[in-house]
Amino acid sequence: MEDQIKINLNGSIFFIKKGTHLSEILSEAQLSDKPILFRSEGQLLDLSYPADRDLEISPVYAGDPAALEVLRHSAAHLLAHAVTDLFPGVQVGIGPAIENGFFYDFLRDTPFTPEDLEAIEKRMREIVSLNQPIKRLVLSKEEAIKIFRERGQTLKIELIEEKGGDQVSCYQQGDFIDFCLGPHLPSTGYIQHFKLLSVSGAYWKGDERGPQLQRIYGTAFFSQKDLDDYLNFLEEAKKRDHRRLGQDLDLYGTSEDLGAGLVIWHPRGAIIRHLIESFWKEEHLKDGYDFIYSPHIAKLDLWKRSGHTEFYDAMFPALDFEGFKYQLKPMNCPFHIIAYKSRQRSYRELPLRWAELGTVYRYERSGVLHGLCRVRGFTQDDAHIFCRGDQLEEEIKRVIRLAIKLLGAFGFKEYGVYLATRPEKYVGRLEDWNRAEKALEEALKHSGLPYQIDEGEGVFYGPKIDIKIKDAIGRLWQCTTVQLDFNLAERFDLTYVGEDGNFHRPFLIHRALLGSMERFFGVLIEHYKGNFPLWLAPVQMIFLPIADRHEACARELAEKFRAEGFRVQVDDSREKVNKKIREAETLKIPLMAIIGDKEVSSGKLSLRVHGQGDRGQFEVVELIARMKEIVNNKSLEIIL
RNA sequence: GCCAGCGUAGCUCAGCCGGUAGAGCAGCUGAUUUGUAAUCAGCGGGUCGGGGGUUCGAAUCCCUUCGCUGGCUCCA
Repeated sequence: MEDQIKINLNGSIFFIKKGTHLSEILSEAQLSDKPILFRSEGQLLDLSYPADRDLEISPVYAGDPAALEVLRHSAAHLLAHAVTDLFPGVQVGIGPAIENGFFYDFLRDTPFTPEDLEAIEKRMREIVSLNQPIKRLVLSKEEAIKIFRERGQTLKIELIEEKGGDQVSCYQQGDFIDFCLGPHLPSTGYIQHFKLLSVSGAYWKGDERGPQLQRIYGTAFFSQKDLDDYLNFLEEAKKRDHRRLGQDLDLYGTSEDLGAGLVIWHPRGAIIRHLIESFWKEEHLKDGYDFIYSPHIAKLDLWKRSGHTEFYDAMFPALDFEGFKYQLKPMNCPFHIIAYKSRQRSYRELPLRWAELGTVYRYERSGVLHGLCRVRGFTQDDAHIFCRGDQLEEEIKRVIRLAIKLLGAFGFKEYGVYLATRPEKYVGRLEDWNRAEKALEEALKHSGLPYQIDEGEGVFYGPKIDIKIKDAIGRLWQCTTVQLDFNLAERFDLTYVGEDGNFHRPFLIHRALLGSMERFFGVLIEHYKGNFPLWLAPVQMIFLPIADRHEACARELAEKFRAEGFRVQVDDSREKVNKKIREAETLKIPLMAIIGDKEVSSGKLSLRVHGQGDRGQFEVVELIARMKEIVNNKSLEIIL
């Protein structure tokens, strides 16, 4: 019985011969459906996993989220299989499952074209229809290297030599073999619902000095419906694209004449920014902040002292005049620090909370620029908090509370929260790090938000909390960041006089809640799909006179609403009312008032609500009251 | 910065195996005075991103530069 392995499948015991596949038990096991994988001690195993020891296993079916990753990984192999079939001589790199699908990297002289992608996808489907078994092979390192040498796959050999132990696992389907940990689906026939999406460049092992590979992206699901849903999601995301809507709604613009990554806020976008900033300022004042204004340039020496010239690689080149070098600011911190140091500080005046909508300039590499999300000139909703150690936790709690309050007002209710702790290379005292990390974590616990700890992922100068917001279609966007900074406190020798009459080093918290006005605006556009809530809508209400004779009445009414503080317009173009409605709907103006004979004589309004159609007649006074309520509550919907 | 792709009227796009630019919308003018998503007609508008080259001739081919897009890398 020595070569018998005991398999415990959900309590049922089976004995199989050592080295045979786990799937051997399936013929005897009474399972309602055939599993695609097994799970043992949290690890997924192939059906063809050779029984090498006694195991407790449970079946894994298609609905399992972990199985989806395996499906995609197998789909990546399928892709590489098809590519090596169609393009002999291509070197394969790596091909993992990723968040929304999978990719595979290839080394090939000529780039893949869209037609190539179609052909590859076709070949993939052929391989699927062959339903080739996907076999796990355990080989000696030498054997494996020999196999890949015969196939001319030198990148694979490099990987095996780097990662493989004495024994390496490979997976084979048909005549395609890949070095891979697995696990994989039982056969290619399981990969039914997939699609190749795009090609792009990628560096071998992510090193930009290394060879440039071609990466093919695709996605795969267990059902056609899931695949369709995902493709629809991509379509929906495209419709919400802030670059598209920014153009259509005339919110902002860019121009070759300005340069890459520089944005002009057009009036319709600028009014939204103004409203956001006013709200932001109000809430900061309520939360005990003071405001700061600082210039856009400062002597280069300031940035030398702060360490930015040394550590920060996104600075614009310095300007040179009157015998000094000046630097366009990439950050606001040094200015706030200079203000702090303008006189001696006492423990009594801490904490100091200084906020600034500070515009900074960063020389981002041209390839990373993206709409409003990644630009070269942007305004951070910045603040620096100088506090004592005993105030740290309370201050961080306040910051998180304020962040959630602000973000919540825009309708963001779900967050991804991350605490990044001390990395290997760091500055500052260990005890300060520990104290700060504890304060950050305590504040998170207190907030009740679920969070995740990114061990060792903090910046060299301090631990931090990042908060990402989930938008209307479930995407996460980085906004809030709360960072301790031991570097600047040290470099600028920040002090306060304590109760004991001695100098002490204050803690410096650097934080931005919305992140930057530009990125946040981009996220908002996509979150709302351009349908800004009434309090933010550039034009809240438009009056649409039916004929010339109704224009005077429309103007008079518009004036009434304007006097009440609403942003209103009159469409006096010589168009039919249908056309005017269409225009207003296209511009996503929340409220439309149609003014014709009936309204002129009754003094009432015929109201149409964007996305809701005709809502009938309203008394002016009542409507104004209701609109004020909606604006004051920052309601996302217009419910009349 | 790197790989790939793109850049034609204000906008969306057609034209691109070389023969010297077109549509819809927008704009302007006129007619129409109209009740909940496009009234009709006419007109104007482009050094085809910029520069250079090949050619008798370039929007079309080549080089270069700027900008944009998808990624890599990085990040608010």
